[in-house]
Amino acid sequence: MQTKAELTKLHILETVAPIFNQNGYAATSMSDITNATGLTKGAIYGNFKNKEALAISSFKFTVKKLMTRISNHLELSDSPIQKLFLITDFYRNYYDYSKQLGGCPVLNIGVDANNQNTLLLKNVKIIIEKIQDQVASIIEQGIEVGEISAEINAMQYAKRLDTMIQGAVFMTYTMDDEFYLKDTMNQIDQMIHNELKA
Amino acid sequence: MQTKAELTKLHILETVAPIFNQNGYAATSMSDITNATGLTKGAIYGNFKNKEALAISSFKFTVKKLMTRISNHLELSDSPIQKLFLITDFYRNYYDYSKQLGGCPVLNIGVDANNQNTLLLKNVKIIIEKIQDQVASIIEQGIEVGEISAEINAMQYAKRLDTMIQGAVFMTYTMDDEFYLKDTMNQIDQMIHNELKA
DNA sequence: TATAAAATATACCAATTGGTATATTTAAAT
DNA sequence: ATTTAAATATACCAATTGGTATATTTTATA
Repeated sequence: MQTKAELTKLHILETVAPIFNQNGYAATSMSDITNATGLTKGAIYGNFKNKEALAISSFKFTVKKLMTRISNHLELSDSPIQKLFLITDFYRNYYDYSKQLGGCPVLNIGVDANNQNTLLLKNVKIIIEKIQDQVASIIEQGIEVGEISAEINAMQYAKRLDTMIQGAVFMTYTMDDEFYLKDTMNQIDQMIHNELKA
Repeated sequence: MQTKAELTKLHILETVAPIFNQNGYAATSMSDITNATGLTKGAIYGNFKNKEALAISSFKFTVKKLMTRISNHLELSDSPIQKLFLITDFYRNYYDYSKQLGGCPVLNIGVDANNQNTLLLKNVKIIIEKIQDQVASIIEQGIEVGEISAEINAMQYAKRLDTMIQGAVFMTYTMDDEFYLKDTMNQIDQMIHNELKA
């Protein structure tokens, strides 16, 4: 069973992570945090060294949730090329889902932390690399299995897909219009059909 | 000739715009502003109603500079399809150029203002629409002149290009790696050749 | 050059910032 | 049930926040 402190830590992260994600680091104050959690500074600073450490834990907490959800979704098929279609399938509904998280953590914290918080930015970079490695790995498996053309540079293609997805997420949020996500996913599906398929 | 006040206003915007762009609204304090400009609060508040008004003026100032530069670059050719290639040409060097502006204003302020500053966000939306209208207009002219296939939906395609560009800008900044911008521009050039050309 | 007006500087405000030392409460182990 | 340790609350800190009223300086006009 979890100790009381562990439950408190979880409660803090569950409450605070979306706030940091939505507002950004500087725009989130410690009183925002105590108000939202219903806890006092004693409880917060007892569980986290300082504001920055809490922000980093919050980012990791949100990303873990997100990555788990994607991973589960990708298990719906064993075929590499079908897994790629499952990725676009996932992001077609990403606007509604990520709103619960306070927005896309990679986009929000990536922009927010740039030239502001080195440690936080470092964590974003690591996550982006991890995501791209996973997509590249799927493509490589597709090549091995013969589903995907051997001409394809897996890592380059993974970066391309990631770039397009992040662009679509940014546009959908900024314009408050799901067209961008939907259309970009259609575009990627076409790319998979026309460029990737063996 | 410009009055002293107009010069001061210009000096404030020139100095402050990149700071707001780089740090974001909340992370930029009035003392950051007075320190950077060498002016006092009296001068700042005498020229701008409040912090928000200054942030909005700063955004507009940066965007105007950026848009003028793009427009000038596009005048290097009269051919619509060549103008599209000039757009990718421009963004190939966008990392170095936009750093002088404190980053990409559309990306930075778009993310920063989301769910934070309604007025600022509204201004970002207007600029994005303006950019897309201009690209769509170029494509339409290409169709009229017979350079671009009449099958193309100009507005949809303009949005696609914009989405890809913004994604590449985000990735290049977050990963501090120009590969994303360069590769995306190559990809767009290929699209122009393969999908757009009549 | 004197005067009016515009522009800028100074001094101040209450409220809030992130953080800490200590007091109190709560939970775990004997 | 008592003790001990862990967790949380309270009260406080100096520094900074955005903003304002007023004083001073600078500019333009006559």
